[in-house]
Amino acid sequence: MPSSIKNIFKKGLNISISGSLWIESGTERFLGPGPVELLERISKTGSINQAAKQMGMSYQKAWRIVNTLNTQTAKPVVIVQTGGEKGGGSTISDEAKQLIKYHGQLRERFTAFLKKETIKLKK
Amino acid sequence: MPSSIKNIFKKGLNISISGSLWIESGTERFLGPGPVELLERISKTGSINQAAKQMGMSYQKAWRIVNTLNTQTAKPVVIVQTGGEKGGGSTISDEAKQLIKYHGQLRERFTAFLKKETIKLKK
DNA sequence: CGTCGTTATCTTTTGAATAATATAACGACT
DNA sequence: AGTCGTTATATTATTCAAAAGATAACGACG
Repeated sequence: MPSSIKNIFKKGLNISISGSLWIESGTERFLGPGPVELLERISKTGSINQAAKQMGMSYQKAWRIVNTLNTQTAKPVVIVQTGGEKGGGSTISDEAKQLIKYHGQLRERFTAFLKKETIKLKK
Repeated sequence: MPSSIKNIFKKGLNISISGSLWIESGTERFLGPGPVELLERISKTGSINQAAKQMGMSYQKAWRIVNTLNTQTAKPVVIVQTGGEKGGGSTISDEAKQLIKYHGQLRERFTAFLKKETIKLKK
């Protein structure tokens, strides 16, 4: 049996390569999986508040995410209305939808990378 | 100008894809960059204590890392001697050196992936 | 058997991120 | 003007992880 990384570890352990991925500008990191899901739910519910509730997240945290996103983008990706009919609400821009799509594809490539490395490790 | 992800963001921001990577078994994650550097320094100094100091890390934390590694591997990767000449000391096994090498190569492939994605994003 | 610097643990403290609480502002509509 | 549910923001608690501190055990060697 040729020396392999795999059998340095205890037998029976399910070793895998794992990681996380995000988009950042300078030190500010944003647009990981959480924010993307938030965008999707805002789009569906029309409300930051309800989107947050669905995710078991506080409104404050959701708002911070939205705010970070909006300050990093040329035009706000979440367009909000405070007050008004039904008290207000939020929708997401076309650019936001583009970002969601892009993020999904990026993530697919990343998980493929991880999978490949995990398989390679187990050889 | 065709619609591109890049110019959804504010002009002038240096957007990049970033991430982190580690090896894990079940829920236990280990062997990220920190532990690897620790192994290298233990190898050079012959002491967990000194290695930790060089990295500005507490001995306790270093020991926990070493302990986690040693309990995940078939044979201890850090072989320790408590007491004795000079009070004791630690060396690393050949397997540890293999792990260091493997991790370096893995990390190279990962940074290449990130770089590629960042470039693709900027097109 | 005393010395040495290290390994091995336990306990306490600190600090920072997260969550909870509270309150105000908003504006269409009746 | 009053109602509605939302957005906006500040303040206070809580939790949890990391750090710090303290103490004991270890064993070759003079």
